[in-house]
Amino acid sequence: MHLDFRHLRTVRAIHLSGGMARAAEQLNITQSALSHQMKGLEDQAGVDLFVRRAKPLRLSAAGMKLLRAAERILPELEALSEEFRALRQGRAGRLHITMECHACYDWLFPVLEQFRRAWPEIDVDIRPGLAFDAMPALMREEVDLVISSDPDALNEVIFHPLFDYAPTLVASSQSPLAAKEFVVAEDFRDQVLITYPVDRARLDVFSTLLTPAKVEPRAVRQAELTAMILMLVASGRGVAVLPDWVLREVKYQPDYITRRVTEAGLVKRMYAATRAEDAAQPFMAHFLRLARSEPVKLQRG
Amino acid sequence: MHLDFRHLRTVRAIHLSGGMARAAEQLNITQSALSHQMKGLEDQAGVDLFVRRAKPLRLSAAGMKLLRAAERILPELEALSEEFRALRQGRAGRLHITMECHACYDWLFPVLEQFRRAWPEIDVDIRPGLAFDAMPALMREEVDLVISSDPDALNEVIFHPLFDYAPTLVASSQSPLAAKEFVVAEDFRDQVLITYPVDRARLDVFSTLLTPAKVEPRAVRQAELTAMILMLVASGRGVAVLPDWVLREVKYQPDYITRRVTEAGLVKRMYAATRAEDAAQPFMAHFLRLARSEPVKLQRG
DNA sequence: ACGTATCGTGAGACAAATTCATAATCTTCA
DNA sequence: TGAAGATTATGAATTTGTCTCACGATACGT
Repeated sequence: MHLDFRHLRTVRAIHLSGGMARAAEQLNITQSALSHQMKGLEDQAGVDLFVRRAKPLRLSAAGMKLLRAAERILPELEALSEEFRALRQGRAGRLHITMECHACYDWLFPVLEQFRRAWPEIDVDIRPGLAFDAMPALMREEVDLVISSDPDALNEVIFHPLFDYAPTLVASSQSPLAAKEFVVAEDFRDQVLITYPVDRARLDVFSTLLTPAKVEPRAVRQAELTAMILMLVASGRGVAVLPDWVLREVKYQPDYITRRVTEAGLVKRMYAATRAEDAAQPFMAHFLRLARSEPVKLQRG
Repeated sequence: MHLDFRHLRTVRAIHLSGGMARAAEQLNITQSALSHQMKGLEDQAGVDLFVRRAKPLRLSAAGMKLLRAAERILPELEALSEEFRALRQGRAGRLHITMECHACYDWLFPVLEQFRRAWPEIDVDIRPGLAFDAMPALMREEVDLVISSDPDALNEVIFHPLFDYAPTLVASSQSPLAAKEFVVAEDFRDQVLITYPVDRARLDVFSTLLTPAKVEPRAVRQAELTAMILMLVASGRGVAVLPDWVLREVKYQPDYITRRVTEAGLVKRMYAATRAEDAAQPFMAHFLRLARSEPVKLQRG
């Protein structure tokens, strides 16, 4: 059936204005056009849409069905139109985030909570499972923002610095490492190291410390959640190196000790990568502002 | 926005088939056409619907919104299409009924109950408030069937005879009329007559008996429901003349007496009027068949 | 890097929608 | 009832829009 939105609008207008001539005027079109239009549809559909016995024509039974359809469909269309308007104005948009950094959930959720209040029409989501190849996904617009601590000099992608953090050792207060002021790579050789279940290249301990020093821990054990890692650490099953912001509470608990890594202390910088074209979007700027300030508050405790 | 169902179909096809070329093939159209089509829509709407970085192009955020709209709208359209098909095949249709005869609800409801089971796609309804001018309403397709007992030799309208009935006097068994074998016009002169609240011309007692005989009852009192009329009659507040089918149960109750009107007994014929064009419709024929047989069963008790 | 698959673009062919002018109806009001 | 006014239908011409064809541009895979 060769139905068209135009037909729906026409039927609605005829119903509302009570007649074809009036409907034509309302739609800024000739009455003749409407006559042709509806005649064509009736021929196509093989049903009479109007009762033409009376002079201001009225909808027939079939016409009423068409009207009902129009009344369901046209609002959908107007809603879509409004959504597009919001998109054009930058009010609406999409912010799908993926992270190479596992511990970032800790500060990301509070940031997103604030963000949603300010930008209710932005479709916010965290996409798991893309961490292995986040940059291509960003380029393909599968995601819109990547949180990562190793910037890649990539074209068409901007790395926005967010904040600095210190990968910090956390161990049981019973651990022999408690005696040291700071730890170095060699200290891990006889330790069980607990990490997030991701590739070593994405873990600060390995990328900045153990791999360059060619040190292999006694064992590596993986846990999904930060809370779980800390529990394992507290019970002396191993040690972990975590960003300082997740250790803000742990610092003051007697079960744990925290020590900087290397004498100078490791310092890494967290980045948010976006496509260059998106960087100017107001909502994106707002998100970046929040992502710069909120984690720092966490670090300070 | 110059959106069209075609666009919705295209977007859906592109999503499902994963690419424009495949979608084109699926829609039996050139890939070029789709390219033009979507480009035109993007220009119109002012938003990017696709991510063209990758080669089999994918829907962008805005494109996804469009897809969601398509997934809501297109089924509506297909449903409408199916409704029209049913209409063409005569499976679906409308049977809006109006009655000049008030007591007809008694047999009409059972008839409609049977009818609905046989023709679930027919939009059945009883339209009250049109009784005063039922024939014009029929011609204007405001209703599709009129139940009436005085046929009008009208063009384009067919009066289908349904059944004969006898307008019958019902009175309290205490009434002096109980002594008579039948009643005549003069008997009403000192009676309170209880009728349905409609014009006298539509009441059998008046049209066939009292008005020709120029007899005016002592009083006329109106009641909406048959049950109410019978209650008033039982309590001796008046007498009524009702079709025989509503008196089937009353006949055997000791509170009431029923008497034929005039020595010969009044006999009237009930008709169903339809537009000539509708008379051939299968569902209409079925309704008429039911309306001929069911009331007779009621009359027999 | 090269071939292949996929998409974009412009011109022309074709189809469809709209307008204009006018005829055919129906309504209304005197 | 008859004439005036309103409403809808129709046909031809015009405008608008859509599709195809041919070709160029771009990304993907081996």
